[in-house]
Amino acid sequence: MATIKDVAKQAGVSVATVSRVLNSNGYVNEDTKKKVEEAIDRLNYKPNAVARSLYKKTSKTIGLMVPDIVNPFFPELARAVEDTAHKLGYNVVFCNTDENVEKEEHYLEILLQKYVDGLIVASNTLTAEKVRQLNIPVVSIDRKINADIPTVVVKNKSGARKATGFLLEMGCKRIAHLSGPEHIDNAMERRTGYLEEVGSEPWFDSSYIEDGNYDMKTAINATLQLLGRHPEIDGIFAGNDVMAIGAIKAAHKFGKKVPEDLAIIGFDGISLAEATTPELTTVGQPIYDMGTIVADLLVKLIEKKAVENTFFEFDVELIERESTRKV
Amino acid sequence: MATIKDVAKQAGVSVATVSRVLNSNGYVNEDTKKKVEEAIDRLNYKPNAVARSLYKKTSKTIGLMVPDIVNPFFPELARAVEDTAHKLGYNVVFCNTDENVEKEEHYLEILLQKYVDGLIVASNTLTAEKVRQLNIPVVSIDRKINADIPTVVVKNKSGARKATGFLLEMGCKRIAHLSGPEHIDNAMERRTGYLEEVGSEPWFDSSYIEDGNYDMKTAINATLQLLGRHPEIDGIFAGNDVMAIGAIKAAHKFGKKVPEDLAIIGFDGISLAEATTPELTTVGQPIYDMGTIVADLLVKLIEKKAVENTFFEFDVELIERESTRKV
DNA sequence: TTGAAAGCGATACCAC
DNA sequence: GTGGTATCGCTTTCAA
Repeated sequence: MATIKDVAKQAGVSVATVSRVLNSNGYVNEDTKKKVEEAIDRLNYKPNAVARSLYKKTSKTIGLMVPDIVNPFFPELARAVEDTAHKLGYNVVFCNTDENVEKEEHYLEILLQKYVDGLIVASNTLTAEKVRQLNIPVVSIDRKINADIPTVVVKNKSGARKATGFLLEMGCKRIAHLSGPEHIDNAMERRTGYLEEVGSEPWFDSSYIEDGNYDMKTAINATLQLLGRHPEIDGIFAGNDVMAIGAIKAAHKFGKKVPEDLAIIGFDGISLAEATTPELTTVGQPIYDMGTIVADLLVKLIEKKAVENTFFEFDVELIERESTRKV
Repeated sequence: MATIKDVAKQAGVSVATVSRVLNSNGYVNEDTKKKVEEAIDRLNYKPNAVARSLYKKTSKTIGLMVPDIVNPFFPELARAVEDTAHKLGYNVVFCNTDENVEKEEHYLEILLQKYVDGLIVASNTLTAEKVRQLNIPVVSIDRKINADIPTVVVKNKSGARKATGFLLEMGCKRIAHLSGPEHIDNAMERRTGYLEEVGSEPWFDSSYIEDGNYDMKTAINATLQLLGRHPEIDGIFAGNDVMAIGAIKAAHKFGKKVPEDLAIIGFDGISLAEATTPELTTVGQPIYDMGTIVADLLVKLIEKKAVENTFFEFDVELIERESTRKV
């Protein structure tokens, strides 16, 4: 590969001049500029990004840390992040943390050593203190870490109220909730939304809530428990779509028809939700838009551009499909 | 951040010595080693990976280029790749090419400038010639580019025969095929497998094949076409799971019960296939294993370690679930 | 408007 | 065993 020296030699100028035309900064005569550009073409010269990084202490790459890219929420997010990063001239290296602190810290260390310019994280193990120590911009997605850290989330509580309220409208009399893990803030917000909607109904008690761990297998069992305990349940609000799909499966096993006997609503709006039968009614997050916004925000922070806002709380939208019925 | 110079000063030695203990190569006295290590701890020194890259011309990062991470086949693959890369000390930067040549070439250029050590690609636009010019190891996944390029794929043809043969065993008399795009080799192999199984049946003609473009929406329409043309169809082999899910939906629309009236089988074994009702019978690829193998292979190639094999053709496995029935 | 030279932070060769 | 220093390829003062 040709280097800047080769180009300089070809063009009969110094490397400084080549650098100037490369970065179009500083004065350079039109003719010499032309000469340099010809040399660049002739040699098919591409500047070495690593050398550049070393000097500038930036790498034009950002890190994306998610618990698990296989979790259907994240591919779409990752896609949006990568799309806009690419558009803005950044590459993205992605990391699966499995919500494991050691793994996360290991990644952080490596990424810092590589001069990544910023980080997008979906994590509940990361603390504000650690983020500060990184000394690079960090944006949190899907979860709130701390008020000091720029964040992109959705209105989980009001979304949960929408979901539960919709079930009520549909005529459901006993609505159960499949909850996400207690250590994930958005799960707790969704649970709170559910409680605000039905927590003071005369029939309600906490045995209408079961932990489904945001995952399908657990949700199947949890739903079976729920249905065994309370056969009168006629509506389930699941804290995410994956659990809602589990609930549909469990309902079938249990001999309940969805939506006739049991209405089910999810949360997230992942594309999986359209693959089920019946198709899942859900509270949809604008996942792609959120990915676009985080990436945009992060790059602005990196490039020290003005940002009008460092906290984005997106509205969610009820998407009515087949798993809930009008009575 | 502390540099190697700071450490040298702290320890009262030269940077050369620090470098030696860092890389544990060359002779270094036990005591001075201890001194250096103490200095490293005290300063919380982490070597600068960029500087190292510049000198060594490698970056300990690999590129992963896929058409679209949102396509449910790829997250699991990406996960496997990232897992094993990480285990082996590499980061992975991921790129979505949308099967677009310009985008692909743009990525290649950038990645080269950043000294990525190797590439894993799922592409049908990349040519052997271009790969050669890159001058870094490249491994092809899911698609065959060229015999010279290390490749990890599955036995598409025999998998397709398994699928079609299974439908025959189940008692299907008229089996249609939803095919993937013509420019994707694995799609053509799967079609060939189907043809070998039923192409010479007296009833067969090419109107039993419809292009579903590996995508759900197209597959729904294609299935509707198929069913309209040939109401006698009682089995469908879809070239991938996403299309099979589309076929299930179309069947419902058309008023056919799956599997009673119509058996449907897919290909891939993505986790989506377990979310449907009925759950999808499919020909499963060992996606995670394939990802592990490609990453392993690529790293071996990068590190110029001996590889016994540069072509892996995995067996596929028929996973019988609910969308096909025993008559 | 251009060039020489000092970094950026490591590695590795060559002396001693 | 250890240190001095050229080198990796680029950017950016500082002079001319």
